Amino acid sequence: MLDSRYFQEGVEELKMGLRKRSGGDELVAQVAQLSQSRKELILAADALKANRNAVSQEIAKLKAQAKSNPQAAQEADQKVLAMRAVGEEIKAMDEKLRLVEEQYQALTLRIPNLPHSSVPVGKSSDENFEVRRWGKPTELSFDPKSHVDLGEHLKIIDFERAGKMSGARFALYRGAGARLERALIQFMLDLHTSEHGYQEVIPPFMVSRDAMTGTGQLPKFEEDLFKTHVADRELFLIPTSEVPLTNMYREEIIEAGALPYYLTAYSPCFRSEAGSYGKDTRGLIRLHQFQKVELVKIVEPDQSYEELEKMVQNAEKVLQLLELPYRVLLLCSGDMGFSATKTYDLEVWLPSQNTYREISSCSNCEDFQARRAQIRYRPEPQAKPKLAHTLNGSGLAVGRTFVAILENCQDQNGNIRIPRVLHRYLEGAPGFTRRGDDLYILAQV
RNA sequence: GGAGAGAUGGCAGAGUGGUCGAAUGCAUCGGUUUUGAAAACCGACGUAGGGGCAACCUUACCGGGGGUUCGAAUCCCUCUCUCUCCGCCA
Repeated sequence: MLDSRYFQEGVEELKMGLRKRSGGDELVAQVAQLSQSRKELILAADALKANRNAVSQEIAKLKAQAKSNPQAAQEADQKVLAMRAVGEEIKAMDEKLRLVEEQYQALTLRIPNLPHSSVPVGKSSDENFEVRRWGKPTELSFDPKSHVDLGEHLKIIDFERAGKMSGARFALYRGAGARLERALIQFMLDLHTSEHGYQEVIPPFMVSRDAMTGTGQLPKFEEDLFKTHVADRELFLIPTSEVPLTNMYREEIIEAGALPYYLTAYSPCFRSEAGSYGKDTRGLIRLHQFQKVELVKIVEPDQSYEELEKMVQNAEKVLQLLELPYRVLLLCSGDMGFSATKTYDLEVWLPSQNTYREISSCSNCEDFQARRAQIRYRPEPQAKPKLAHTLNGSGLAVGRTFVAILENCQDQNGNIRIPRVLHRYLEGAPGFTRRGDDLYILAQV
């Protein structure tokens, strides 16, 4: 949610900003008008209420005198009658106001964040800006296999059985595959907690509508989420642990000097992938459930862009240690997510696709989520609370990292060399190979 | 799953229909006093919306929502959460 001043004096500025994304002049005009009628209604209703409050006091006094003064009793009765009419008027006015506020809320919650001035203006991913590359695209002397072929060959991923119980877009990791996924999770969490200063969290994986609204997934993107009812209670499966991590501090005032907060969590992530039919239908790239290690920062406003750069570096470090080639993109205005003012994507090299694919997305949301979720801090001990800035980033998407390792570290026999940093999480095993018909083991490559 | 109790300002804790936005204590901040500190004393001390250049005025808020009433922290309905006891359970 944006500062309400945009809907009063900042209408032109707001339109300019939103045009960099996908437009929204009409929406802005509507909101500006609602903002105006809202003010007018408040003014009128408040005047009526002030009058009622004053007269009610008089009635109280008159009633106190009524025993000894019959005239006072009569006067009180008259005033009660008059106020009954005023009460009706107030009720009608409040109802009008309620409708206006409802619409106003509904619309403002659907307005995305404004791009930062450093963000290139563009319509689609074609206009993203490549900031840097690390490593060289892996060159293999043979025709690289896809992770799907490798995974099935090694019997470490089983799409068929996953489909049997859950349908398309689900995966089942087994044996060394499950072990590698777990090793990656642990490696990432260890790195971010011991080297980068993040606090590890295990959050709920289901959250309320309010929490989803706080980080901006709702109300606009409900169709992208899985919703459940537990004991008649509405809950959403998290599409990323950004949601619970950021909402940890909703409706809180963080004491002076406590920021910044760095949080990290591993979680499964659930996405309906509505509208993505036909894209990445095979493999681990696009699933209804995937694993991710998330990074979230809650910081003071003047720090947030600096903190974004650091967060990107924290995510990059994972790829560097895994020796996976990648590039960093600065997303253009049209390709950014709803809540972000600025986003960097990390893309890892995938030999079978001969291209870079997204493996992390790091965004500054400035005070957009903080305003929705009311996350505030005190700049100084006695000072008035201010909205904090929130950032989030993947550190990294675990399934896609798994894919990148299989594809970049394969040999011509379909064996996988395990990056050095993971050895300690895999009992020292340097690689995967297949032995026998139904087995997979950790072994020498 | 069953039975019961509760939710009031940063905290503790009064208040059961009318000058209650809310006593009192603690904490916090300013001041007086003191060589300094403590103590004592005096004063200040919520949030949000609207109006106004401003002083200031006004509205709303006693877990959330709804209702009764001229008037609700107080009465009624409902939801959520917390606690205690019993049962079940990883």
